[in-house]
Amino acid sequence: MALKQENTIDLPSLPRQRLGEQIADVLREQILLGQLSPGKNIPERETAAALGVSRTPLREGLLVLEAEGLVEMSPSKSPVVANPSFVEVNHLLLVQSALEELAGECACDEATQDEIDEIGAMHQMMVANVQEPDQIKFFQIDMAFHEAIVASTKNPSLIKTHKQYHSRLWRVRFLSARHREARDKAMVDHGRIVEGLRLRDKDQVSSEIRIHLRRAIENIRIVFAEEEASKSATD
Amino acid sequence: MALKQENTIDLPSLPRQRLGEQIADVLREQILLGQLSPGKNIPERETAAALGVSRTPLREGLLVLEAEGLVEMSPSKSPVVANPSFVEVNHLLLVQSALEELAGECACDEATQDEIDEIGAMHQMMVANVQEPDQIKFFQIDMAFHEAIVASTKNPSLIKTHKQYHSRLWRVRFLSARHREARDKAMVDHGRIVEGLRLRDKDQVSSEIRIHLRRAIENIRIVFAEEEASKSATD
DNA sequence: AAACTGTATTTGGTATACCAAGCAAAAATC
DNA sequence: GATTTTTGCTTGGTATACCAAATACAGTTT
Repeated sequence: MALKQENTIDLPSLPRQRLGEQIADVLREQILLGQLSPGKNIPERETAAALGVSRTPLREGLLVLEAEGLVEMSPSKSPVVANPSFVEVNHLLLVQSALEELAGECACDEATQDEIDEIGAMHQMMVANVQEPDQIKFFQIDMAFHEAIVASTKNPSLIKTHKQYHSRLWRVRFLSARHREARDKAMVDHGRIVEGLRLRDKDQVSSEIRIHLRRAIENIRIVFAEEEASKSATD
Repeated sequence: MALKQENTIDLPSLPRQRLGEQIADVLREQILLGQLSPGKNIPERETAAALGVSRTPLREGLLVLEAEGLVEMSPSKSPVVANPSFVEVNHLLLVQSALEELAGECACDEATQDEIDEIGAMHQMMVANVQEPDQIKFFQIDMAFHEAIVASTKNPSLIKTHKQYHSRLWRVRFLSARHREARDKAMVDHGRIVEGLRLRDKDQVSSEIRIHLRRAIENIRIVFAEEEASKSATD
């Protein structure tokens, strides 16, 4: 495990991040990438050993992830990767939508022209990749698009809270992004959002973002329905 | 310190909450009540000894509060109670407003009639106490009013996130609630919000909440200006 | 054969001991 | 006398050792 970064000669004392934070980052990435699948146990001793750290900082990392809602901990039970139900995801997406609507409005005031151009460029890149079989790439740009809008508000609290919801929704949104139809509709939504940003029209941006995320809820409903169907098929 | 609860004979094994959580609750309350004032250091060893616990769970509690934004921790420095600037508070309130606007909309769908009546009763109680010299009581009902609206949505994520922003804004909102004029205006806003809830009119509720919280920002601007003035007067 | 109980193992929770880095104060040198 | 360096004390960060509770398995008893 390469958590302990080498101190280079040039930077004898680098601004050490807490080990627990680094661990949280590693585990978060593994969860988002699905290497740690929802419902899976994360035994403390075993995981700590695998990462080459002791239980204390591992625990700190797990607590961070618990606060983010990615991991659930209960007494005398191994921490477990969260596996939200549809209604939970629905709740999360409603909040996410409210956050992004606010972000869209603030962006109209706060975003620089460069930032808006950058967001527009992301949109163009997605359009170019909409029929790309490599879904991961498409999806990552999609997420970056939303993040960029939020980042342009320069509101640290909003950015942080949005990021947390982003993490919790990552997997399910990834699953729903596999549907071609959903991607096509998303492109239309994104186009309108970019247009609104260019015009710095708060109402348009915010209402289009709402439409976009409400649509995402419907896509996710389908994903859950499919999963349910395939589950009962194997019974 | 009474953190270790006595096991009664009737309840030999009660559902123990993590010690760190309890510590976070204690410290949070002390911070909100101002017993731990903003900017104050919270040395780990000393505080742990004062609470009669060891550093590990105290640290866990501090990490919770750090995640909530109530405490700031940096390497080789004592944790310190957060002391947000006006622009930070402004950022926080914008998010809080978006969350409560969403809550208002959802409440129109999800709140039971009883819950709306209860919220209306809180409002009446505030109106009755608006000229009460005991500001603490008035303020607590004010906070409970907003919490009740959010709670009626039955959206756990929304409730949790809102609560965190609530904590971070507690002190400054308490300070701004001291102004009589602000309280009068708040009563008018609240009345319209309750009216909207009774009609289950999403647009009215959400827009009135927005007006109410945007007004709060202005009140807080005044508080910061006064503080700044009194500070330069003592120079 | 089934059910219940007891024991052993595994889990997370907590305390403590150790380590490294930072800051401040004091002493020494220029 | 002022400045710089060194040392020690205080801080948080990490590892480890210990404890209590829960669970699973096995043995015994009905």
